[in-house]
Amino acid sequence: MADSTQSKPRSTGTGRATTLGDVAKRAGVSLATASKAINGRGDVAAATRQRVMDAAEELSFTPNALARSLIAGRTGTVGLLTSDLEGRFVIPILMGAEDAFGAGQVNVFLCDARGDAIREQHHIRALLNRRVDGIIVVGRQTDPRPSLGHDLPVPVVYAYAPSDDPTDLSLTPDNRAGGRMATEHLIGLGRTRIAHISGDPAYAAAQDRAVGVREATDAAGLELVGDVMFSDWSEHWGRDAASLLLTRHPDVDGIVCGSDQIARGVLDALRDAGRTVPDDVAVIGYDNWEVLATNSRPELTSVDANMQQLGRTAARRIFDAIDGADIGSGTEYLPVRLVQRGSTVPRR
Amino acid sequence: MADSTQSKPRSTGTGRATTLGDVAKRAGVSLATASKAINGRGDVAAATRQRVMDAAEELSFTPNALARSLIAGRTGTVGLLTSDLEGRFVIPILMGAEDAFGAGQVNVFLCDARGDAIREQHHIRALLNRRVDGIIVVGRQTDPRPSLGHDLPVPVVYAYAPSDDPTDLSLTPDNRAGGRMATEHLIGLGRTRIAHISGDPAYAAAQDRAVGVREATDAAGLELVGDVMFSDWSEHWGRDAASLLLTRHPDVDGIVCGSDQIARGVLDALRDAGRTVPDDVAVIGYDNWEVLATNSRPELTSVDANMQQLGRTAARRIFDAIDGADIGSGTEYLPVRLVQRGSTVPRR
DNA sequence: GAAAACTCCGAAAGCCCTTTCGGTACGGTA
DNA sequence: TACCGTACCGAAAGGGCTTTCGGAGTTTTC
Repeated sequence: MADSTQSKPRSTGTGRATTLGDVAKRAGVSLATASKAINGRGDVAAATRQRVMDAAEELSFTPNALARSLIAGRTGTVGLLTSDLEGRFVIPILMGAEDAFGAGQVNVFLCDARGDAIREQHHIRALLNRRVDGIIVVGRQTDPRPSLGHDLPVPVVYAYAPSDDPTDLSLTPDNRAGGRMATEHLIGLGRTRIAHISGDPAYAAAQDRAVGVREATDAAGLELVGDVMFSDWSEHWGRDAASLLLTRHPDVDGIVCGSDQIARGVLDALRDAGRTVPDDVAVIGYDNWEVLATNSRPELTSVDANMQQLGRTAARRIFDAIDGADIGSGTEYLPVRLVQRGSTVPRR
Repeated sequence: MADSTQSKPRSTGTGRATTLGDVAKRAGVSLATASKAINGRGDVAAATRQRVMDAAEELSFTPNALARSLIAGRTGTVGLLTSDLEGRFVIPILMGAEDAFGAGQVNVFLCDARGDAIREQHHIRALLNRRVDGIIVVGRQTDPRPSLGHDLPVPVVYAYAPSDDPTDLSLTPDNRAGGRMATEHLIGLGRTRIAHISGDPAYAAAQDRAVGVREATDAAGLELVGDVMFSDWSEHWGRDAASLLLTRHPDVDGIVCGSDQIARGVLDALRDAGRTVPDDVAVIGYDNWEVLATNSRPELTSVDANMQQLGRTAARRIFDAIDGADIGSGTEYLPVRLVQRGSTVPRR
């Protein structure tokens, strides 16, 4: 309330922000002392420090992070470069990155390249201009994507979609373990006639999950019912595949699906065919996409890729790298977890 | 490749970034000239400019946006503060904001407050410290949310969820027009026995859409079939409501749903009851949530809230406000659009 | 009582850039 | 030849902050 010499228009509160200088003057100390007091550094008498803090409070001083970063050489920001239009993967990763250090410590520039290489280049430039401390690249599938190269001045981590350059660091969910885990879950429930319906076989995710499924059946001495059924990731395919499966192998009692969408289709087809889930046939999805998994009847057990954890790890790696640690290279497979719901229960 | 006097560890390419000074030296001009050359300002001979540009290129110089912003007093960044965990609304809004000015002109800090007021405060502080030019607040429903207040030094726009303070500027989709549009669409297809199944009646969105639906039926001289059915936004409710509806009013030939999730449930129930869509009963959803709308059988006609447009408008408003324009106040209702798919076709 | 050891504070340099304003060199005009 | 206008360039200030280093004042030590 003590601003008498206002000059700029204050339509949207755009009266020059209070600077550290204002605070120092009001507290009757020098700029240097004010800085030290506020940052708890250097030798400042307790009384003086308090005086500065009070002054800052009264003027509602907010330190200019730009000036600070300019000196420090780091900004406490990371760029999140994505093409995941749905935001299904990128939002949890963002939350993880925000959480990696306390709230408000790290801020994230989210850029959506929309699958366009030109736009991606634009965004990278902009991020570097803004001196982000690192970049996390998020793909929309777990297939390798082109590397950004090594001539960037900041550490880069590839999340979800690994880089096609093995000397980059990539963090990706362990699809193989996910397939295995899902299948073991069904086996643990006493199912023995297990089939696997998945999506587009051109996707690494589809192949990796299928490998996991086979590993589990092999380990249990079981034979997979029919071949793995690949086509695409849609509910439509889930329905068609399930119908086909029931015709050929009516004795199936467990279905591992490559995605929640497929699982939704499978549930539909099973109900149309008069089969009950989970008693007659147990069904398990993949991705744990809440809106799909919790709205089906019954609700869908699914494998969750722990994206938030992945984001946290990615952010940690970036700041470790800045602090001089070697960022590492190659693809790291992060653990997934199973979320049990109504579509799988022990055999009675 | 011409960096011989490196000192810092270069593990992650963290060799001191080249500054404008480096470029100037290499081009044999002063700092001032280099700056003017690169920014195309002031009087610089064409040859000199070229020399500077070449030097910048060779050193792969990236201007430090921090220093630039420090001088300019604006950063070209906006904060997007959300609690939309799904990212369903916030991602399109982000894309719109990015697009408002060319690619890479404006960057967006996305912060997820997760519905937590404390975290929200943290994020606001952090955004202000980073000197964002403005803040866009995105709610996850169209009910009014608490205002951030007017003591912020930057313009604020509320998107999707309006502010509860009428002196703030809020941009929200026109739910009433959406309800009307959906209903008019069905009427235009020759349907006359139209019902409306919606979600939680405590939501402004549910009430507003219902008003629109009634407006349309009234205007056409039709009576809505039964009362508007409110409960919650789930598929489960969609199924239950549709069953009930078919029992009470078997002659229904068009259903306007309050959300795509509800519509999915309705489609399910209709199929279970042996009714065909769209011939027998036409169904229309709301939100145009792709994964739901395009995977149903038949695919779902739905009302799209034009989030991207909303984001673009919000960003424009913020920068207009910075340029001295009055940001305005009150709630603006933005137009929605209808996306037609297989669940609605003209009566044969 | 003088020297030594602290404690606390401030002047000034510097982070990287933009912008103002004055200066130099050149060609043209009287 | 003296003068002026033009084209181009550079020195320096400044934006908000942190950090170093020395200085002033106070207390302890011998």
